[in-house]
Parts: sequence; structure tokens; C-alpha cells
Amino acid sequence: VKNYTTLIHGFCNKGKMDEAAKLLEELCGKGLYPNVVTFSAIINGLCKQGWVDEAAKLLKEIYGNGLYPNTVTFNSIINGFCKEGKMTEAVELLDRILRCGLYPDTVTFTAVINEFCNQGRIEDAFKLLEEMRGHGLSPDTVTYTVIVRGLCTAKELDKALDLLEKMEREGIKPNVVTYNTVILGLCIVGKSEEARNLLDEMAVKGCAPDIFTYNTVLRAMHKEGRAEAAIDLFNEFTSKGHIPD
RNA sequence: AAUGAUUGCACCU
Repeated sequence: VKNYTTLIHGFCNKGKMDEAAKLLEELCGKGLYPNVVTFSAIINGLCKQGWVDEAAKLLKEIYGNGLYPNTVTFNSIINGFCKEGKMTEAVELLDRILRCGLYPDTVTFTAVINEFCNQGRIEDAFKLLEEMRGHGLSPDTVTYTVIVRGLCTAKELDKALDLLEKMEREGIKPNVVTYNTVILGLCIVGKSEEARNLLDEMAVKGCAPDIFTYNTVLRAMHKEGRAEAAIDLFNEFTSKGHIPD
């Protein structure tokens, strides 16, 4: 069953849901029974295709198979609703997790917080962050990164930088995605110099800038007409063994 | 073996 599930997951990731369905039939035809992980993989695949309603139907069928969905199963559908902007449904499902005697986890909350941020509902995002803490869950690097991104999109760079510091104080290490997010935010508002400083800072703190980081800052410098700064940075980029694309 | 985050903006299709 594990091997079948791995294959099914692979097809689902490529959006080949028909192939995944065939494998599921084949699995059943052999007298084997799909388990929660198998169903969750398919449910996630359906959600990624934008077929959340199909996924929700399949969620109901799980029970008929004598199985119970777990937190991961719900997380996939919650994320599916979020990606369609259906926050009412997403929050409803979050409540349902609790009623099922399951526990939402950091992934559950982060998925919903992320979509609130995408919709510019930063207040709701922070509220949910508090609610998450109320459940004894701590935000992790991804949670903070999505909120930082929400603040950057809202052009609240000061708050984004504050939050970056706050997470570090809490012992949650920003990673390259976190830094790239803030750096992009700074570049969008025309602060390539601060972006460059942050690039240096992340390197000092042991987080190596990647191609995305350099690309973002170089483009911003070019846009701001800072040719010399761009050349300096480009030379640093190549001297570190990176190959420009 | 399954779930959450960075490729903005403008232009054009």
C-alpha cells in the first residue's frame, strides 16, 4: 500500500489525476485497502487542481472505508479552500477539526494565515496567530514568513522588519525564503540600499543569499539607476562561484 | 508514503 501511495502521490503532484485513479483501482483490485495517507494524497492532488469540491466529496467517502481523516487530510482541504479564497469554508473546516477530536497544527493555521495575508487581511492574520498560540501552538519560520510577506505587500516595511527581529528574538530562525521576502519588499518600495544591507546581514548570520536574492536586488539597483552598486554586487555574486543565468 | 511560505509592479497576449 505504501508503494502504491507513493506512486499515486507522484501522479497527483503532476496533476495526472486519471493515472492516480487507475492506480487506486489497481490497488483495490489486488485486495489491498487504501489507507488515510493514500486518500490524503489524492485529496491534496484534487485540491492542487482546483477541484476542492471533489476533494470534499472524497473526504466524506473516507468514512465509508472505515477510515478517519487526520489533521493532514484536513490541512489539504483547508489549504485548497484558502487557495480559492474561500475563507469561510476554510475557517469552518478548522472548527470541524476540533469537533472531530483532532488537533489543528502549525500547518493548519499557517495555511489560513497565509491566505488572510494574501487578501490583505493582516488584522485577521494576527488574530489567528493569537488563536493558534491559544491552542498551545507556536508559529514557526513559515508562519512568520507569510505574515512578513503580508506586511511587505501592504508596504508596511517597518512592521515587516520589526517582525523579522521579533522572530529572531523568539529563537525562530529566518531562512533564505524569509529574507528574500523582506528583500523583495524593500526593493518594491525602492529601497535597494537597505535591501543590499539586509543581504549582507543574512550572510553574516549564516544564511547564504541565493540566486533569487541577488536577482531581486540587482534588478532593483538597475531600476534605481545605481549602476555602480549593481556592478559591485554582481562581482560579489560571481566571485562566490555563482553562475548568472 | 500524504499537508503550509519567496519569482512583486507595469506592459503585452
